[in-house]
Amino acid sequence: MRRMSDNVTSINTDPGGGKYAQKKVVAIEAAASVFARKGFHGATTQDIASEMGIQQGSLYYYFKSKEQALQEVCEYGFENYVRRMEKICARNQPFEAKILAIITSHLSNYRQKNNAMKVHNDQRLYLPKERRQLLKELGTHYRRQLEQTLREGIAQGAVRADIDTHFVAYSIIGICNSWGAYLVRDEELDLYETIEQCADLILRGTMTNH
Amino acid sequence: MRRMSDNVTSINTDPGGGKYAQKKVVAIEAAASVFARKGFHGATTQDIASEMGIQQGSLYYYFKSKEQALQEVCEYGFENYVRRMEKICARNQPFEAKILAIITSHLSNYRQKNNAMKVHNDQRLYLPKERRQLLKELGTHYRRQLEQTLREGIAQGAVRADIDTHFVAYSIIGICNSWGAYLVRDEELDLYETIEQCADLILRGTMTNH
DNA sequence: AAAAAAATCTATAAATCTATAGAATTTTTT
DNA sequence: AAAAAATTCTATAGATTTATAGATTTTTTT
Repeated sequence: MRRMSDNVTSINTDPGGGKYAQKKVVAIEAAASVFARKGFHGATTQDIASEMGIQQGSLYYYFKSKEQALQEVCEYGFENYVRRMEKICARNQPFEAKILAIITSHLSNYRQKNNAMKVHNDQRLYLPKERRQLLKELGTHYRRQLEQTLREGIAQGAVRADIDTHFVAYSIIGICNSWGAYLVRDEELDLYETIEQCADLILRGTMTNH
Repeated sequence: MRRMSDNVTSINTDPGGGKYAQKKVVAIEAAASVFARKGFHGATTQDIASEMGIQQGSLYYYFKSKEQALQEVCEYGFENYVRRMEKICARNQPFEAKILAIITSHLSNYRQKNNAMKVHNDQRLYLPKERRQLLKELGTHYRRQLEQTLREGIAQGAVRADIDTHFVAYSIIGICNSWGAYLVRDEELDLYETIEQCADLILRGTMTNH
């Protein structure tokens, strides 16, 4: 009768390994798949339950509400991505290598957790603000690290000193997200070629040098 | 009893000027505003009707269905944009000027028809394929023209001969769309500064020249 | 093997939403 | 001013959807 998801007072917190935690991940991924395909409002709890092979009512054993399912999908998709950024930025590497690593991380994350990432990008604004706090913090943190990397690049002399780091950071995120969406939509698209092309454009632009 | 929207056999085709056509535009813009805010599935016909100041049932005088409303919003948002591209590409100008014009057109269109453009980008995939045909053609046409512009740039010696025009075209569209979304979300954001920054990144990249 | 806990199922209340029909009102035409 | 056409309104059928309650089955613990 009591559910594992009412974990507030529970002694068995069931981290990672437990059966509940395992199937919860299945639930999140099912929700991610359906939300990615149909959008938050277009998806029904029936769709998600079917994807998991359970009955509609049973889904509420894993999520308190459809909205909470969206929140958890978004956080699931985004956390890993931000954690990888941390690691890359901590490394002591020249600018060019870092940017390449950042783009690689960003785009390969789409291939791995494609649905949840896509849902985070396309659907998170349907969450009420309260539910978006963590996501917002993570996003800001991510962008700040990218800006810092650009500033380091300028200090190293690798990056033009006249760029607006804030703007360029947003642009890099924008390019990666738009290619990420293509990577999700088109399985054929080669990940590594996409990475190279993105990096090349961001680093060198389109014009010939004089 | 018969409606102007059943125009198939009607003699009065009511182009542009007529009262029906005028209020139809109001209806499309109301739908665009609501779809942009709540998403296609999250929006109700009641929301759209309220936005226009009419009753929910009356909305069906202007749209056969909610889905058709989405289709018309998308086409409304996209057509102007493609038409401007035509003109820019027809001009005889150096590459750099054309790219600047393309970016300007793309981004300023967001500021003018912001909601409909946003809906086209975010919601059009919720339309069944049949309803997306025109949009797809327009989109392909747009991208082809951008690719052609890039090829001309290479021929002129302004653009690096080793870029992948197809890829770069997609990237430019991606950057513009992601900045377009910001322009819609944040009224404060300066249009012309955004244009310059976009163009600078696309043309010159981030790295110092050697 | 009995008891307890966890997981799933069934059934349904309550709310919401699209689309239609036909009446009522306003505008235009004759 | 009467008739016709256009526009809007009201009311509602019918379908769908979320979330809950309590029963049932499966798994784990004692």
